[in-house]
Amino acid sequence: MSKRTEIKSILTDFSGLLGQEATVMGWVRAFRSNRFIALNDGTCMNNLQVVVNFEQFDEALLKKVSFHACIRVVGQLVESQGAGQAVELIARELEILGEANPELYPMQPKAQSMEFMREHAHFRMRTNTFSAVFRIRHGLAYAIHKYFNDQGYYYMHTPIITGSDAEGAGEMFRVTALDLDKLPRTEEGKIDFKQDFFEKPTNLTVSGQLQAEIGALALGKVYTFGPTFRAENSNTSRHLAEFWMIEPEVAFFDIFDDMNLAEDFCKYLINYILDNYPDDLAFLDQRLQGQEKNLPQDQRRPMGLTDTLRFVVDNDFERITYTEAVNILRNSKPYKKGKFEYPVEWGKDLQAEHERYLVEKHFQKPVIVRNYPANIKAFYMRLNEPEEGLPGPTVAAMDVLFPGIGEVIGGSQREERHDVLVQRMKDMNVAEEELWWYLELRKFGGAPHAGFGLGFERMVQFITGMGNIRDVIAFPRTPGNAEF
RNA sequence: GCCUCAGUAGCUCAGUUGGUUAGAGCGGCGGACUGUUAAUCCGUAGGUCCAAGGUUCAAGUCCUUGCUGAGGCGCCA
Repeated sequence: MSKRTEIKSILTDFSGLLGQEATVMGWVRAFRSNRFIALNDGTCMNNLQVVVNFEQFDEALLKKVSFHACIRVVGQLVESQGAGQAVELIARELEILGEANPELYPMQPKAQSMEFMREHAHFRMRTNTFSAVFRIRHGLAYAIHKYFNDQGYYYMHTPIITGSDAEGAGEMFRVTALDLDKLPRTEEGKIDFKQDFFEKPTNLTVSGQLQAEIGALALGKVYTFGPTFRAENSNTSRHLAEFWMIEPEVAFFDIFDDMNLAEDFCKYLINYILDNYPDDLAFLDQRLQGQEKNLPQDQRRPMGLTDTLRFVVDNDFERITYTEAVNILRNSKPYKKGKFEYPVEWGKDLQAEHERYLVEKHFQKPVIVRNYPANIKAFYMRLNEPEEGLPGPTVAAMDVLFPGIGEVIGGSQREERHDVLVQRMKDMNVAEEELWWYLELRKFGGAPHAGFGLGFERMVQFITGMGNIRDVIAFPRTPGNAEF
């Protein structure tokens, strides 16, 4: 199996390889004219054309060169006579590494629905669309680490299993080693978690933020990048029960530093993909255009995928306060015509339709909304100084809203004042005794600090233009689905 | 959790006001083809119309329930 040449290296620079012999291995994308094999080995978007003189090969062997069969070819690299490619491989030796009986293999060389692909997640990565998505997903993960490392941040691993259920970000998955058929009971008849593995109830984490704050107040600048779990019964194209989240947390940052970081980070990530994955992006761009041809004009994207990404990195994100957002919405046409389903009222959270209006209609670019009413936000967000003319107190929270997918980042300056935090926890019924350590961070060497959470899959969704979040993670976990 | 829509060949879909033997394209299979780019051309097989009840002389088509999927909403990242 040695001496394999990767197709990417042949296609990117073949000048020194012409006339030489090469061994390639990959999966058949097409076998045309009993003569031309389009071979893809996953290293890049494009295929290598393998030319077969069929008289030289056994007919039974060539029969097995079917869609997505895996083959090994040895031959000579030459300039192509055809128009579609510059270089091609003239086969001298051909070996079937893995057959794919076309009578039984579910994938077909044609457009198949996203739903069908999802049910065949073990094969869908072999398609153009999904291989492009997952190459970009990798690139994005790498860019995240590169960005933070280059800026002096430390990567921190926060626990997956958490003993606190006070993180306040949603329903949690219980983790237990107890025998569910024979649950031990206390005298009062409740489940006796003293007999469980950790001797207390535990769950899968919904956020690493609270622990990341520990890191920020010691190492200064930290970030987490790991899986998170929400047991919400969410059935939408932008929610998963298991997803990956990036959470930077920085000491001495206020809400404005936090927004600057969020904007710079988003732009860096998008630029990285524009610079390093042009072929994959171009394919996804074309794919989207093909899809939108059948849509009525008003449902199409205003720009192609690549143009959208360039537009986002070339323009400043709009920054407004929650109060300004409410005013804009109340003066908007859809509001005056009664088109909004939900009320726009200071103190009520902005709904998806409101965010969409701000991002897609009013500003037509990413928007950062800050200073939300305190009563609709989490306990750890820093209480702002009272403002003249506002109906209630606000917190230093910010959301970054992107076109199409809505909230991609949610963050805040954290409440560093011990007494204020204790009062907020009391008001919002957060158990102080469980978060004793979180409170002690404010008692001993506390500091102003801020951070945010970025939904990894939502960013992949935005950059690849995929409509459903289940198609940017290899094995999506959603209500009623944990196959693969 | 709520609302809406859908489920017909391997895949993507059509199927009229309920009416004889359920169709197409692609894919498969058989054949032709030495410069193809989702190759092309000829031929061919392939159906528990999601499931269970019901209405009717007659149900793919109408009704009820269930299952599965999608879109939207809520929750959020």
